[in-house]
Amino acid sequence: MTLSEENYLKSIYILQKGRSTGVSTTVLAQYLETKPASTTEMIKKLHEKELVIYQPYQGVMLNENGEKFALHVIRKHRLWETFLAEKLNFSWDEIHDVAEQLEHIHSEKLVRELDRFLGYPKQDPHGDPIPDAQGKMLKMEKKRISQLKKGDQGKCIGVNDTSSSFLQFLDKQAIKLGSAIEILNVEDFDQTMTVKVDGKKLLLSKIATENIYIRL
Amino acid sequence: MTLSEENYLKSIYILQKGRSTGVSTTVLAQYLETKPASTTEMIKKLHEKELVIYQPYQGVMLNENGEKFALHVIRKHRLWETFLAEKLNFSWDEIHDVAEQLEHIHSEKLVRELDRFLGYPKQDPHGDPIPDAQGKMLKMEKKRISQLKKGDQGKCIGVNDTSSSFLQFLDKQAIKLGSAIEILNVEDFDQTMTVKVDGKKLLLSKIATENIYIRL
DNA sequence: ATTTATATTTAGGCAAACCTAAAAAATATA
DNA sequence: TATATTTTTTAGGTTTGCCTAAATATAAAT
Repeated sequence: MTLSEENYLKSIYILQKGRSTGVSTTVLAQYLETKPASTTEMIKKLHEKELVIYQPYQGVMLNENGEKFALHVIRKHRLWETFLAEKLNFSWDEIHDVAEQLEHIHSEKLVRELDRFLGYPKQDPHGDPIPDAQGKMLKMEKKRISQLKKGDQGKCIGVNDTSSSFLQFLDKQAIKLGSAIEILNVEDFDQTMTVKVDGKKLLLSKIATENIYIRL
Repeated sequence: MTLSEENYLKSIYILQKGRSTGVSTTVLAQYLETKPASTTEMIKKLHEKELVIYQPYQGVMLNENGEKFALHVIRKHRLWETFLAEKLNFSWDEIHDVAEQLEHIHSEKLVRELDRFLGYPKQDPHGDPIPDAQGKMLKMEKKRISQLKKGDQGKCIGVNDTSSSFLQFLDKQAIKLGSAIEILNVEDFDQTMTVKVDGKKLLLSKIATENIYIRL
């Protein structure tokens, strides 16, 4: 399994999550920052290796086998993220690029021992669940801040957008995993919310509140 | 800097160590398990990038710039080796393959933080010195067991051969970093040595004694 | 000093993963 | 339904790093 193949499988998994329909060539190409023509090529290769379900013009889906590989890559990615955040003082926005490289290291022992070393964590620093060696993971009861109403309270358990600009914004606002959240007010006009985060009052735009996950 | 370029620079550094002459194409090719033709190609590329000194048929040497990069890769390799051995329970022979992959991860922050996390180690689990961020490292007073004579005593501080068969052999004999070594006898005929290792009497062949480093 | 052997380089190809441009299929619109 | 637009695929190229086979340079042996 090459680095590129792993990236395609992982991306298909992420883009497909929740949807019943296949992932389109163009969407996949955009996500991977390549061109549709390159994507078609790789999809055909993955199809020949029996890792995806594919019919020309119909998009692509992982089959059972492909999902197994995708989940393994995601497991490694999230374990490394945890390592970087907990042991190496990486901030939310610095984690991603490095984990993107580390997820492609091949060694079963490494993954097993890293998991043990970290104390078998169930979720990564973004609040996403970490698949176990069998690919099983918790699904979490989570809501976006934007779904809450005045007076609701909860804990920050993750983010949706993982772009570095958003993660830097969160760092700047001192919003982090575990932060206590309380909704003080929702502006009718533009859904801007006034929120208490670890005791500090903040104003969050709609786009921000849609990208932060909370457990009540 | 590509993964291949990094591997060539590192290998030239290691093969050149101690020698004043350049490293020959064939030797480099063997070390990297490629063909001489491929090696010539890469040497030319590194020469164009001004990382090595090269004239056709005269072998290759690192210039100052190339050495800087080589030492950086070696620094990363040895820090990761230390991490694998100390934190993840890797045995001597399991370390190498994984460190070989990890050394190519690109992130200055990662290296810096890993170094701190490990407590700024000065040598790796094989007893080799770890270059600092400036490429400086301790050089150690070390001798091969084969250079010692009856009655000499010392501590095991490293190995020369890092092939997995040799490292497995050492694990089996319970010879490890820090083991107390005492020479009990040297056989005139074939230089086979009787050695006390941490109190246990062992027989070591010439080829074994040549590949274990000792500090008196 | 030739010849022979070995080491190195050159020439021409191959696979992976990308690209652009053009063709074909699917979808949307008039 | 016919046409226009968008999406997807195909065709043909590029780069990196590898290969084999052949040519050339260097070193060793007679």
